[in-house]
Amino acid sequence: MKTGANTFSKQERLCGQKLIDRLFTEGNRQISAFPIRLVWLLSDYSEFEGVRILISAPKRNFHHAVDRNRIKRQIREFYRTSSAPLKDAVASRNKGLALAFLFNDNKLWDTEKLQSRLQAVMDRLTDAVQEDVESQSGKCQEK
RNA sequence: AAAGCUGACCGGUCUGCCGCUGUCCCUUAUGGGGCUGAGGAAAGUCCGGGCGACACAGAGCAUUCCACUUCCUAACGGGAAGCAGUCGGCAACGGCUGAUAAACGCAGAAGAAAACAACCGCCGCAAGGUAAGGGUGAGAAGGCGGGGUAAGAGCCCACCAGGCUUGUGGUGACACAAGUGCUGUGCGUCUUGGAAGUUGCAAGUUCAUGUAUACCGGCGUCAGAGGGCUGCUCGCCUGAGCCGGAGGGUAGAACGCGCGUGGCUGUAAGGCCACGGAGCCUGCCGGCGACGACAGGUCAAGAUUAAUGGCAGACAGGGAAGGUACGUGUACCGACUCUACAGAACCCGGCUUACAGGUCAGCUUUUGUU
RNA sequence: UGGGCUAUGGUGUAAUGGUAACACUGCAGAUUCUGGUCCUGCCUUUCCUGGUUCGAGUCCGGGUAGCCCAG
Repeated sequence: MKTGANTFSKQERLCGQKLIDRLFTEGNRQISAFPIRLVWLLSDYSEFEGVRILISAPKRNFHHAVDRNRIKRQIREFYRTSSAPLKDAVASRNKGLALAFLFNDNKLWDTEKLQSRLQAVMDRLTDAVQEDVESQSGKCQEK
């Protein structure tokens, strides 16, 4: 991995209505820390590689496109700079991860405050991914 | 100088590191480099047009929209310059309204009465005459004064407001002059002139994947269901399926989608040849063919879970407590603080709304100096 | 992105341009030994803002908020 630690390309975005529907119906595991809520879904490596994310800012709370873009950019910038541990955790276990960032407040946040909250959520998610994989492998061994 | 009015315009710049969209190149399981990348409103979606798809024999009726004049425009409910009225402002100027005095309908409460009139009153012996008075209202027989009269009335006269006729000026809305007793207010209907097929790029075209019209109900196959023309009626066209319930599949990709065309400015505008060429005709070969002049500069994003960013620093432009200098209202310095509204999604022309701050031009009022 | 609709007491709905109405809820009072029923009263800048009109909930501009539809 060269400069890939801080990239965010088309490959890492979650698209396609099928996949998004699956994420919100099957993958109802949530981690939330106001104002951010995560919805995520682990799947087999064959379906898609690595981590794919989607960022949502509700039109109900932000009527202007400028504000919605601002939130998306804040989150995206955070993910770009500090998602390496998560990616390693997922990639090392041959899984794919679909992930949705939902912004849930009705006013804009400062970048610093938002980043600290995001960091907390990401740490919890990384731990959860590791535990999940280990428990599943344990089940396999039992069988 | 201060306050204001009108019109036009700008609305940050640079550096470093990391990153994104599109595209090209080099390497090629990867990566590197070049170029490129939001607005005056991209917004609201309030109008108009292009473009696409579907539809389009015709007649009558209805519906909706527009409405002072002239010009601009592809078109518009847009713009420019005017006309009349009205409101705001000392003024510069700005806002709003504007086809139709025939005919018909309506006008709550208040008020005698909302218009052929009636009632009280006034005059008169009476028959009857009478819109001067009735103070309510947005509106009361055009207003006000004089004459006149039994009392009154455009019944008559002067002035004023409006209408009509004639003349003059203006492309025209109108203006001015003369004549004419023609005259209540508001809204609507009606009338006059003009316009309107439907739907919108999630339009639409192509490809890929995949599936079942299983089942139930209703109507119908020339005495004709259903569909289309259009909102309705007629009429015309089409002619075996159609409608409702309930179900099955897909929801991916490409084109549409943006450097060769369009408009702008200037010059020239006569012919011939060559080339390009929307479209039309045809079974094919092929034929016809509007239009296209030159130069200059301008414009140039094309995503599709949706790019145009993040961090740091410097500069620039305001505002400013306060400080320094001297001729006491000017220079210089200045901690601190501010830098808006807002993000393309098929493309244009307007309108409307949001907007820190700034620039230029013209004009108005007040004050001061010469 | 494009297209469409709505806004009236706390809630659900009415109202031809002419006094904002009805039902339920809530609150206060009255009745009762107490509570319920019953009775009386109260709670509205008709989403905001300009215009037309003598007079707008209604008609016409502009804005705000909410909702719906689509290949």
